[in-house]
Amino acid sequence: MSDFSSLRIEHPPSTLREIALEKVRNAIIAGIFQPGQRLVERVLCEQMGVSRTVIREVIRHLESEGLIEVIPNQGPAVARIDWDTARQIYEIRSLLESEAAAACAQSITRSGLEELRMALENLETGTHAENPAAMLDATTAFYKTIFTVAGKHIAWEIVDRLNGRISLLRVLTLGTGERTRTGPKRMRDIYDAIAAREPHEAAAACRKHLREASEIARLILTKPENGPA
Amino acid sequence: MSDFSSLRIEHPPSTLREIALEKVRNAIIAGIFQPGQRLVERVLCEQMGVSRTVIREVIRHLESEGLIEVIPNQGPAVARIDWDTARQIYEIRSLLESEAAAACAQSITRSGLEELRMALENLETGTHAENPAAMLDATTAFYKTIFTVAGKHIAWEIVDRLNGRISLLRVLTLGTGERTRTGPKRMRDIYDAIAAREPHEAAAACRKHLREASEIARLILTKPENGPA
DNA sequence: TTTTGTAATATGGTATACCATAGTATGGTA
DNA sequence: TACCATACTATGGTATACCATATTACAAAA
Repeated sequence: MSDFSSLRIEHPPSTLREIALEKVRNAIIAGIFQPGQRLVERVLCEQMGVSRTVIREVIRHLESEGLIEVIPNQGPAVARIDWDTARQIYEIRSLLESEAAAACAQSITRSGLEELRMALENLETGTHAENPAAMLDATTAFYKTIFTVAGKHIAWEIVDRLNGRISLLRVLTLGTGERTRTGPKRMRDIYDAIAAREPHEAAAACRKHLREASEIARLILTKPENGPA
Repeated sequence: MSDFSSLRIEHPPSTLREIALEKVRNAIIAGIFQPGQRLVERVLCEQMGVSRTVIREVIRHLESEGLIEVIPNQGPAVARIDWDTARQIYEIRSLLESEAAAACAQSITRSGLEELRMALENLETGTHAENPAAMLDATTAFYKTIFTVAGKHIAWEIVDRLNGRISLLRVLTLGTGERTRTGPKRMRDIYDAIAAREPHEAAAACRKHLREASEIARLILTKPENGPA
């Protein structure tokens, strides 16, 4: 059998619904729509130039993702996040990411390692350029590569979704000076452990990274009663 | 401040959408709609007596949950599950459930233990009565209690959702004689370890339970090329 | 001035209508 | 008989219209 994989036609978001889904999700993750903010359907329709049918389906999807919460008798709003929730999310990520990093360290190939290195470089470039969007993309690509190499796409779906909810914190971190500076450093540690094919080291580096991130979130969420944001 | 919590009005599924969501989800989990089966919107509308608007929003929600997959240029269908996916799901559940059981064993109270014992009894009653629905409910209640006591509601949401996808296997297990008989036995092991406040034992019992369940799934999914169901 | 009742408005819930297209059937021609 | 073109049909994508209700604004009465 010949290899037709190169003929595969990508499936870019083609329907209005898929386009709108991406836009609204990105707007929430980027903090353009802030946690707690009401998302009035007709307003979104006008902003995006689509019908309520489309917007409502998008809302249902994001509700199921946990980025939107629907308040009974009131309607949809951007989800809020409190410390208890954030703590649990970091804990779950720590379990899944450390496991994936360990598996990745055992099975990574030369080309996978190259992919990982590129993501890391993009991250470091973005960090120097103070480009938050590029940093986010590079971080996502880095972890996605780890999970893909480890053959754990289900776990990646979960982590990716959890990351969306964690991003609801970002708008708060901008207000404070608490930005994490150590992130890229820790990710290089993870990379080095994987490159050295040291599963135990890789897992430990993941856990350390997330423990630090979690600590920063705790400071933000418990101090000035940012609580339910 | 007085305690008005007893005045709280429960929020039963009130909108047609919420009712339809429950019904369709249950129908998929119960195997009434089989994996791979097309879910034609207008047919569902007629069956449930609601409009397409409602059905489409339900489909979006269940799509995001992974119970429905939408085939481009064709439409929605009940999701199929293959061994690779099932394997990953069992692996993730093993991580999360063992962690929760350990935490539960450390912090459980007398009333929590009582709740757990009742779920276990319901499970054993349902097993003797050959009542699959009751067994499923009791199993869900058992694990939900464990996660709740451990203070891990986010992890519970994830496990609950993964269980929905695993239930896509059930329709296959009915065909074979491979039903698990050891399930209730293993859950009693978990209960005993928690009651004895032995975190390590509880986690080990969880892992053993899931390793067995995973093995049964492997036999079903890899043998007669039930593959993508 | 405060309170209460009523009218107006904002907003989500639901149904329906219309459109585009992929798949299918049908018929005609080589 | 085989193949191709055309018409038809099934089905998802999108927009719009209407309804019910919660909230708000306002006015009148105590």
